[in-house]
Amino acid sequence: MTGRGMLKSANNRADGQRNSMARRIEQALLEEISTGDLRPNQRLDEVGLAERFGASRTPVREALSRLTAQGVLVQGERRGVFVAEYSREELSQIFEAMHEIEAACARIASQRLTLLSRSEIEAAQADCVAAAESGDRQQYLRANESFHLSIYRATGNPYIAEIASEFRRRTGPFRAKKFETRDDLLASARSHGELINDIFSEDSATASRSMRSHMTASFLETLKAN
Amino acid sequence: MTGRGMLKSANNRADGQRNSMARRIEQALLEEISTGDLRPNQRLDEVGLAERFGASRTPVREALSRLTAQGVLVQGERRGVFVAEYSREELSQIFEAMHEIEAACARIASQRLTLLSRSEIEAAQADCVAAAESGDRQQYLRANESFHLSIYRATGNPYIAEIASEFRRRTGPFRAKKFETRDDLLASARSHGELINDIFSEDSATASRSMRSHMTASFLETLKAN
DNA sequence: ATATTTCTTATTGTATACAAAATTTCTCCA
DNA sequence: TGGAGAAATTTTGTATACAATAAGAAATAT
Repeated sequence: MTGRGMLKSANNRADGQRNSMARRIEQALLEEISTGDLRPNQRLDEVGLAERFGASRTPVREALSRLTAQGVLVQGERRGVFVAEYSREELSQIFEAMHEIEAACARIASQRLTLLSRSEIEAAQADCVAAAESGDRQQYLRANESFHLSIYRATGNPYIAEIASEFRRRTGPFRAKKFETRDDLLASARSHGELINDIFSEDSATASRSMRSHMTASFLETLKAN
Repeated sequence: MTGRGMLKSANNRADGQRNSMARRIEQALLEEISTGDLRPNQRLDEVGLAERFGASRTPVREALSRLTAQGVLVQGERRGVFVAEYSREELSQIFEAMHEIEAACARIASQRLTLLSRSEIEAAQADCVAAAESGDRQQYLRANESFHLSIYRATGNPYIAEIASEFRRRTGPFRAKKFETRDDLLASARSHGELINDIFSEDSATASRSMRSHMTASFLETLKAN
């Protein structure tokens, strides 16, 4: 029997991925912002985006609204929605907050480490190394994202993981600037290696301290690049 | 994906409240949820809300979308948007995350303490004690909120303060249940006293540890009440 | 030339309409 | 009675239309 029921259950996406136009636009914009294609302070035109995505203003509006609620976009004091731009002072505060969240993630992850999360982190790191060695910036950005997400996921706590992810999305355009040369990528990948070591040591204090130093370094480089 | 949009209004720079219908609906719903008029797991009907607010579905939709992005509402796997409801397990995870954030806030606040923030915290605590002694539950809830916000503000970091605030909003309906008798209020106020002492000691490690123990106790009582 | 006012254009927010999908209700037959 | 299947109803997502308002341009007065 083909099973109408089977088809139905196959269509039941338990993963929560909505394929609506609004979500696709949201994801696309998020991607472009985090890669730096859309730059801070750039204005996002509703009708322009609608045309570009072959949709009407309605789903574009919903996407912009959600991204604004996430802090990736800001509603300009004049007219229009803009890619969030942060001053040095604001960046410093954001990184301070991020620093705390990431340290907490590292500590919790090191306490809860499972075989699965270990292997996910290692796999992501392998991708980072591969991308760094081939000097593929775009791919390194993706692998790097994946690497950090795998640590967040290893906490087993989706709430703190989500906070960490959002900070990462928010600072994406700024952090992206510090990856220019192949050496930048290699240095980052090497730094990941030490971090993994300390997280896998299962000494949570060491893991946390290591992440703090990783974040501090990342902040300094980000500041230099911005 | 659990909590969307934990980082929102930190970048709402000095904006006068937008008087748009969508914003008003958003605020009204947020208020009703935090006061418990709208209970967890309750479904929010777009057309019903539109009628109630004398508006069309469009602004209602935008409000629901934003609240969903903030994690106050969730998109049910079936149809419709619901007030977020958390299981014991989820509450535990949320409190774990909150615990980390609050500890970080306490530590940073104790490092940066200014005369102004000191006095704000003390004033809020005085209100708490007054409300507790008079056994006014509603007022204690407000004063308690104010007390914790004053600590967040004392960090000087609006980004981490916003995260902490949002967790507080999300858990509001659950935490509220543990304040029943006058003794509950007095006990909470007393606990605040110790916390203040440790934050004002300007030993950040002590402040952090004290907040952790405060949060742990709060969690235990919340679990008992839910 | 500059400042002020008016006209034009763009842009946002809201309303309404419509189509697709899914849930519910109804019907009919074993 | 029960269940498969069809019709009706809800509900969501998107498109389009329209009104209000702010930004920009043009025109006029000082």
